Amino acid sequence: MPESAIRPRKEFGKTIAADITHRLREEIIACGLPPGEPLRFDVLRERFGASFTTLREALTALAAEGLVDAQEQRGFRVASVSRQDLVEVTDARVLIEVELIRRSIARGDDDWEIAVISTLHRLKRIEQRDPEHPLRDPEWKIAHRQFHQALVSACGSATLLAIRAELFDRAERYRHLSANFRPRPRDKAGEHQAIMQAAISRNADLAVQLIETHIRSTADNVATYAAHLLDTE
Amino acid sequence: MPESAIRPRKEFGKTIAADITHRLREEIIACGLPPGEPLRFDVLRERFGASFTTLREALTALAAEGLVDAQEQRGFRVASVSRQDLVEVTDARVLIEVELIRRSIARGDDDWEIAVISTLHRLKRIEQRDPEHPLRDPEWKIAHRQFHQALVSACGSATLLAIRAELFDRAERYRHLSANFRPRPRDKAGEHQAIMQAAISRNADLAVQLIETHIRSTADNVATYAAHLLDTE
DNA sequence: CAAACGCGCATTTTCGAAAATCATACCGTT
DNA sequence: AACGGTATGATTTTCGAAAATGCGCGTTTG
Repeated sequence: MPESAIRPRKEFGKTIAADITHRLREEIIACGLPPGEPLRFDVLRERFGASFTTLREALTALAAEGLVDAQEQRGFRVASVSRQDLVEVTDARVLIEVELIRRSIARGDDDWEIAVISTLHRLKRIEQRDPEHPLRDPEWKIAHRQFHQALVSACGSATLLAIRAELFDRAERYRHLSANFRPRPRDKAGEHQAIMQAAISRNADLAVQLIETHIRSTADNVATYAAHLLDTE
Repeated sequence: MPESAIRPRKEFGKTIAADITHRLREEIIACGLPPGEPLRFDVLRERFGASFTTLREALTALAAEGLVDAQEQRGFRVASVSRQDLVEVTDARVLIEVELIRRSIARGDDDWEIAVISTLHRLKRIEQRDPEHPLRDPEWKIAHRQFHQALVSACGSATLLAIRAELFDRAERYRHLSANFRPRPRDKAGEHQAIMQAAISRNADLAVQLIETHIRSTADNVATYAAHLLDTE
């Protein structure tokens, strides 16, 4: 197997451009590239080992997702953050996620229930293993994302799922923004458990109410602990 | 003025890539490039007069908007159409547009009212001038888009407006798809007038109901008259 | 005869150099 | 000293050639 020996440069997707898009997205969400940071081609070229054009393609895709700002003839920069944007993302998430939860509860079959239960189980196991600073654990982030994805996966609309995924990414960036200043993570395990139970027992109204609270309280937390980062823009 | 003499290649935006993106988008929406059509670089290169890389950037952006399908290592093609996709786009539009109309009615000021009234006025004048086949008239298309844009423009969320714009484009492509087979356009002028009046008089429930009917009946029309194009995919 | 392999062509994808554009500092004039 | 214009350097944007990849066809093999 020569691939593993030669150390392939592409780890996600088949094309280098798709791989770079993925890696850049992760870095921006994790605030490794902070909001407002200029994305100069020289720097990116060195860091990601790709050419101008390939990087340009990746940045264009991320600009369409709202994670990068494209200023024509003056390059790209990481999308800036603001209280207004946080409110918009939060409201849009509530609007869409509430609808998708209702549809999934109405349409979900056995496989859906299994997916919800098993992704929550994995999330809880990871939380037990290392209960502090979950956002710094890549495995927790993936498991957390997959649980919320599973909840809405039976909605039947790929279109709305794609929109939801974009908004989830933008919200996760705000969570990372405040993670370094938040004294202790609040008890999300209980919230996730309650959401799962409401969904599985097909109690749509309760599930919707719990999800909305979950999203809004997380956003409130960000607004509180990242206040100094949101007002100076 | 040398620019007008030399005939500038960029007509929209400052960069060639943004210009090509805009022109490609228009052609795809108008079905000048039919659904499923492979987008080979040789052909596009000749038609748009740009290089591989610039075209690639434009196609990547349109793929993020859902108007182009990117198949890694196997090129791009115009996004295919289907009954399922039409239903998804329609449902998503209703969900979002209804919310934005409510917010605009709640928040709209004098400028908003003026924008709604004046864009409708222009739309009606264009319809009087040439009452048949409105979709073939570029001016009607622009005026129609601007009226619907004005209705929701006071919602206060750039995030949701961007999502709405993407869905509007995807829906407009379906309208073009059926335009050639629809015997006669139904009376949209009356619907637009009623929506305007409900919005201006701040009757949110009525406006929401009219908008939903407007969107769904248009989609039903497409599903009927473009049925042969939707089932053979 | 069917299936699998390898070769060659068509097409996409990537690259770095060259052109275009923007930002800044410098200079001369008022 | 303030202002306008211009040269210069830094950066982005565009280009076409070169490399990589997929696809179809013909050949071989079981």
